[in-house]
Amino acid sequence: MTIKELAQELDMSTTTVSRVLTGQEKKYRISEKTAQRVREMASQLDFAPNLIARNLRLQRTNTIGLIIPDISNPFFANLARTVEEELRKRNKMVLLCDTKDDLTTEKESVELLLARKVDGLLVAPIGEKWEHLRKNVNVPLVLIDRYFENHNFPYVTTDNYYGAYEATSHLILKGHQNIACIQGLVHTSPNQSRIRGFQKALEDYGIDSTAASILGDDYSVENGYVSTKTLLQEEEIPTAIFALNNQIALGAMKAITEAGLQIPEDISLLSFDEQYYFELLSPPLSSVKQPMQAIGKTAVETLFELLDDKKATFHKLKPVLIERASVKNISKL
Amino acid sequence: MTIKELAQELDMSTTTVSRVLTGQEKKYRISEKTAQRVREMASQLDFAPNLIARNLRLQRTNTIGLIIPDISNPFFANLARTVEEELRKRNKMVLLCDTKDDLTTEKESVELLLARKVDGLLVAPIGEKWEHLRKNVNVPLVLIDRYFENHNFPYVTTDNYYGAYEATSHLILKGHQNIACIQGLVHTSPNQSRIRGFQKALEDYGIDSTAASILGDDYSVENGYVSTKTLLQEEEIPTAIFALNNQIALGAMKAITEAGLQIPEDISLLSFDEQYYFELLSPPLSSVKQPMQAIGKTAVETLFELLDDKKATFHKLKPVLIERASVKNISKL
DNA sequence: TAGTTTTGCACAATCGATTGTGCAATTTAA
DNA sequence: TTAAATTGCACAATCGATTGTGCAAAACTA
Repeated sequence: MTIKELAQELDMSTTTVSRVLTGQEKKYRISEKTAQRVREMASQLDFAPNLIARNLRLQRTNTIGLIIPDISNPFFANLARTVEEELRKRNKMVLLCDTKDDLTTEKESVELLLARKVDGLLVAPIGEKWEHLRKNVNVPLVLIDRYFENHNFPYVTTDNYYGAYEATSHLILKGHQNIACIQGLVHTSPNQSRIRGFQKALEDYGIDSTAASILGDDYSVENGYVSTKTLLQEEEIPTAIFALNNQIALGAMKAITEAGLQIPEDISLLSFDEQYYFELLSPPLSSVKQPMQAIGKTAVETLFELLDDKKATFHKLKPVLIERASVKNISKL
Repeated sequence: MTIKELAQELDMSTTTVSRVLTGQEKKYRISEKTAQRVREMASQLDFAPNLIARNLRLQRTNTIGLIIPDISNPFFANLARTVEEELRKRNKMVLLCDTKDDLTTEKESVELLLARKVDGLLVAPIGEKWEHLRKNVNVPLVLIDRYFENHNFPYVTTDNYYGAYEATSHLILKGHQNIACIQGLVHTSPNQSRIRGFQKALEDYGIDSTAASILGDDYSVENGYVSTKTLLQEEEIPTAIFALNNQIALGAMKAITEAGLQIPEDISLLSFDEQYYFELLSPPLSSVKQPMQAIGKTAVETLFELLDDKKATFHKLKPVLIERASVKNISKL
């Protein structure tokens, strides 16, 4: 059923039908009687305009591309949900791309989405390169979670520096001096900020930050597991581990448990990136909670500001430390 | 940059350019020399055809609509990931709709996706109604996870009956007679099949299935929590709880812990729907593991069979029981 | 009544690709 | 050398909407 057929059925021009159905009958002086007839027939015949044709004509698709590294990571799944919800409110849809933290896939995704003429892009980039996010990208783009230090892409992210600083301070105040940090993808901005926050806290409390072991290389459970195994084989085992995301924390937990050690009696564990089941783990896991909903919502809002030709904005949202039972107080006081 | 401009640059017709770029130069006898020139210029100018225009002309969008109830549920997040990956291999993209288990949103999503002329639909429906999945739906559709007993939509799902039967048998063999079951959305097929499997197992072992308490009404953590609270207030507390999905299980766990009870000493807990962190919970949670990857992959394969005009197929994939430490053996033997 | 304004709607171009068909130019066959 | 076959490419229609503009008919004004 096309608008043409509908018009024939009504014995009028497609022009008139189109104008009524797009709510422009006033503007083009279509009589109320005619408008009525059109609307009735349209709903009677279940007419829905072909959006492909409309998109071509209007040079606008009401579609946003969402590029994330891993939808099976609950952090991004939650983000995707909020984004979808916010966009739905604004009559836009989401084209989803999961890059698996692979740069080639990310580049390819950008190209595919642009060829499909999305109205805008929301990207949680791998982080190594940014050129492909600029070149030929003629639509608004907002970075989520990760951004680039030296390039002014608008972004929405957690204040990772702050979060890591708070988390590390917390550990230190509980008496920990030998703290290991297991990181995620090294070149991503959240990782770098968290590392800086970690180191700064150590320094501020007079601990030699260069001596602290920082290991690991991606955001996987596997990495948390392997890195922790390594740590546990060192001569001097750290008294606390700071895991830079939820999956690393789980891997760490598994390794510690397998080694027959107890958290927090033998070793403390603190995670960046809260999950709702953390309170049910053994022991309940302390963590830094990112404002996930706010990130998604703000990202969409920021994108819409750009779509409305407003100025780019930049957002670092504060995370919150949630104390549970995985950090032991070993201070001598 | 349009194909027309590219053609002007090359001083030839758009026809020729189009034919070369779509790999039809042989078919239309374009000389290799010309083809070369076209390809070079195209890559030099970073030309990418406008897919909206192509889609309109070809009546095909290489886009699949994925409708799921809750992307923040890791079950569906994992599913989404597999689906995206499989579709990417086949040069298709995913338009994502999260219905929040709301029927109106589901109906709306179907309409929006159809208006966008998706080539096919993958749907995990709410389950109450199915008419909107048939009416005006002129593209292949495959149901995932949930299906309709009395309507022959092709589907891919876990063998929920089998899984629940096995799980319940497991509990019974461990000596449990008073087993409570906390269900999800009552009218969804997985829920119904699981309930049937649960009841059949009870009967087969000579336990009065009508006496077993079945409570709860959706797949949320909240429901697991509230329902368990209710259970724990009964005169005779069940010796085991069978939670029909991962979120319900977490809620149950929380309620049990809060009540000061121990799993499995005071009460056993078994979950349908495995998650990778279950082994790290306190205690490690036994569960029925659904073949999530296989479901996603099979769903995409099934959809492509339909796209190739092959016959609809129906799949029930076997789940596996994973024994951990949340079920106590209380048999008197 | 004639001229002007307003009302109500349709014609045809346009968005950017793809493709059936036709027509020169070149090559081959006779 | 001429006719037939082949090669190489372009014209113009098409997909299904939206929209600037134009033109009758109706309503109003003088």
